[in-house]
Amino acid sequence: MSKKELSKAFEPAHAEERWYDYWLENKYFHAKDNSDSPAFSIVIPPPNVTGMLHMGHALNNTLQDIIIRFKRMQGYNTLWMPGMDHAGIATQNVVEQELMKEGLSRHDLGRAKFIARVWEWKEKYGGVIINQLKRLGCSCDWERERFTMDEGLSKAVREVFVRLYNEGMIYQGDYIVNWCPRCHTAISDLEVEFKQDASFLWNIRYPFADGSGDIVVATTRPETMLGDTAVAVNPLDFRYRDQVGKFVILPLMNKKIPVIADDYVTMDFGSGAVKITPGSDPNDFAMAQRHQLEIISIMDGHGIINEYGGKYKGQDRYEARKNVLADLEKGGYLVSTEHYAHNVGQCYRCKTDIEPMVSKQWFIKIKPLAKQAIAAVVKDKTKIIPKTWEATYFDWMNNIRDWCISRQLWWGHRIPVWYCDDCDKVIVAIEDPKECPDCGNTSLMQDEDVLDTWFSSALWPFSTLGWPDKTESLKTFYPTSLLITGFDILFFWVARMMMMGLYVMKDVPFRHVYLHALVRDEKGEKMSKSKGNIIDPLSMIDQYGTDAFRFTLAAYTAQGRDVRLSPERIEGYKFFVNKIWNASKLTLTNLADFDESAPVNDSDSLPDKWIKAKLNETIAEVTRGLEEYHFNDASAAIYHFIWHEFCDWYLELSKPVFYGKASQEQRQATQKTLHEVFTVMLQLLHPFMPFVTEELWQSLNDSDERSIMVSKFPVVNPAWEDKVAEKKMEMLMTIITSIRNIRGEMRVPPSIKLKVMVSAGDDESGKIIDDGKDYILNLANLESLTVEVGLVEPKGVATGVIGATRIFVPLAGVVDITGEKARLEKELAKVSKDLEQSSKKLANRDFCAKAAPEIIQKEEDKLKECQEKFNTLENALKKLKEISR
RNA sequence: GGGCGGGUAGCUCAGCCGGGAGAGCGCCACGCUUACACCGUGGAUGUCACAGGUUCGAUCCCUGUCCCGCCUACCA
Repeated sequence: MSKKELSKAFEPAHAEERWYDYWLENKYFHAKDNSDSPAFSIVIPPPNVTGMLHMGHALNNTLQDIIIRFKRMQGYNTLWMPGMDHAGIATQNVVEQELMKEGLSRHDLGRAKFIARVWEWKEKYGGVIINQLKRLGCSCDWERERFTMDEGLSKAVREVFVRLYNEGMIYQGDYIVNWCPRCHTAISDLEVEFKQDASFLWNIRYPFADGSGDIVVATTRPETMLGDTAVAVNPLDFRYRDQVGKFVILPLMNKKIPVIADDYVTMDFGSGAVKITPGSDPNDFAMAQRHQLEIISIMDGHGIINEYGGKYKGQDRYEARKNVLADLEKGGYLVSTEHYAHNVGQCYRCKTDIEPMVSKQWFIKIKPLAKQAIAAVVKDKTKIIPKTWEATYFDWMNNIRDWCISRQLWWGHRIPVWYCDDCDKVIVAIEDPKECPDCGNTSLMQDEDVLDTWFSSALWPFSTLGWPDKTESLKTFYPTSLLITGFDILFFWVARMMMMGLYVMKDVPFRHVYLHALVRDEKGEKMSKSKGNIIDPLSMIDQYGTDAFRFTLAAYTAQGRDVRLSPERIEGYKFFVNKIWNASKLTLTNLADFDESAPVNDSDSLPDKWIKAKLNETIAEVTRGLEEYHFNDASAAIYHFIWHEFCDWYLELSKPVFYGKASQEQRQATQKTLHEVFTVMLQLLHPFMPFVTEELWQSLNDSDERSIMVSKFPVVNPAWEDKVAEKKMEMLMTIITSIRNIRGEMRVPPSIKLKVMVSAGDDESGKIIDDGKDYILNLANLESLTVEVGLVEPKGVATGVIGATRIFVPLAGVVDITGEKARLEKELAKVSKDLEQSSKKLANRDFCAKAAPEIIQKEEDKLKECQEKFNTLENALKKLKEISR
């Protein structure tokens, strides 16, 4: 059996395409509806159909793929359910902009034609991101790909709407909502972003109707005064006690409005009196309901003053502000203008200032749903990781307000409500009704509005599995095992899935929720187009390869921390891929004549036993890291093993076996170890670096080994545990390092091979060192090594101390002794510091009386060791001085 | 206003249950030794934000202060 020879360097682009196609052809991503294996499922956070892969997606999907590949290798029947979101406002905007170039608006086309146009757009340009996810290596079950607007999911949406409606959980009414004058639709509270704005606070005088003076109110939005229907003061405010119940004249509108008392009003803000505009402010609206005030909307959907705004009719809201202020000033009503910073709500999508407006909308009564969703997390039916997010989740759920689900858009799930033209009957139905069930009239009008995109997203964990049909998929994969998403959509999406899952399926949508942080640039700033600090994932993949890119993301994903990314960091992990590649070249060369099927005894060589023990620890660490979503720990463990144990030591230690005079038997035994360790190493790495590991796996193995991705994930092998080998190896390694240190510090050129003497503390360690003589000779570049127990220090040597072991390097003819003197003095200084600390501690009576016995013992051992080391070094230094004199 | 997270080596960060401060990158020195210069070997580097407290002992626990992020909120 011959292994393939590897090219000089790994070629990511080539391997990525080749192996991804191979996996697809073999349907390795496909999950079975029926299987004897336990199920493990994740639904993808559906990207917008208009979306392009950005760093957030890259991180999110890399983490999902790591877990999915890990679980798949562990033998689970693994489903990663992919799909996309129809993104109501975003998609409608895109298509409207396209129309605009043709000089058309959606109204020119009409609703049906416009929607057809959106679908056309979707077929042509939508879903670019799906192919980008494939370049990331995502092992989604693409055969199951879903779209929130497809037939099945639309059916689910209707079903849930009707159910909620019939159970009294959905209602319609005139309420004040967040209105975007540009998108021309209501949006939910969550979709409003508050931005601080340096503006003004204007103080305006409202005269009493009876001519008895006036009352001053403050406002940041003077134009809304046109719709004022009251002035409010706090009931406890003695200054205004007599004024409550009186009327003031609303300036410019010349209208009588009452002074009312409500404890919402803060007494010590401004004058303690506030103007009330129920049509333009949510708080004022609430107050109007408490006091049965008149509610006047002075603006239309575009933010233009309407007929209720008197002579300002037709003016846009900002223009009206200017004019109102000018007129107030002219009329002597403007008392003062102060600089004032306050928060202005903006539309998350287009950044237009939100206009709170009263309109007829659909709402979900959310409290009962939230109650269940809270309970599920309290009872640990769903675990939120990291746990700190639970508090945020609870806080939001406890203070939740009814969800406005209607949107005045065309692209989306149209609300399944019809109105009879004749009898005004309201029909709410899953199937489009043909006639009015009351009067039989066939002229029915469907509600014009569509549902919030998040409504359909909230059903994603079960709608994608076929609900409302009772499918096998649903039975097998719901509740899903895990959701991985960014914390920024905890409320938007996670919370709503929790509520809907519990309401519809009577069970949580997922067992675990892992929330990851944001990807920022290396300075910690949020990436944005305007800042120009965007790092494009695809260009990173092109430059450094998918494997390096993915590994970087995993390595920087520590819980509760943002990921700070820069191309240099990705490059660093490209070097790691290169290191793996080169180590593999050597490995494959050394295995060229290895026959896996031939019976070979396990190697009893120290390095072989040691590397297997270390590998065992690495298996445990990687597994634990992934199981607990400590991606940084898992990736660090495999990185450290490969580079600093396998490459730095094991490959070097085993070179003599392959190049030297080892017996055929030893050679084969070492090959067996090398093959095993290398295989397991690739498997551990595979979830992080799918492509290079597959390439190497295929080069290593016989053709009947189908793919690393369906191989069994390594488990700790008790037979590999070997504390003794670890101890012994550690001893040899410190001796080698110590000699190298002397070489390095003394500037001994590599061409000079040293003769070294070692004094062992006792027979046992003497034997270990003597057994490991060849390793030391090779790795420390020595000509000879003599080992004796209790050797007396010779003259003219450099000295190294490791516990009871002394290392003597004769300096004659190699270097002068001044260097060694300096080196010893440095060492001595270090030891004395430790020595002082330690003896001080032990001299402390309280310490000896109160500290744990094992701690005291440890401290005593340390003191003794330091003492000995100190003596040895001091002695060595004295001898050197004698010579140099 | 409320809440959360963070301030540890030049940079980015790890340090679980208190008991001698770590990694990666960067830096310095030497080296093209037959896998790898995308490398090897060695080295340097810290008032663990500040001030108190608890303790025999604090980077870790408690209190306060100062910075920096983020989330959330109806003070006009």
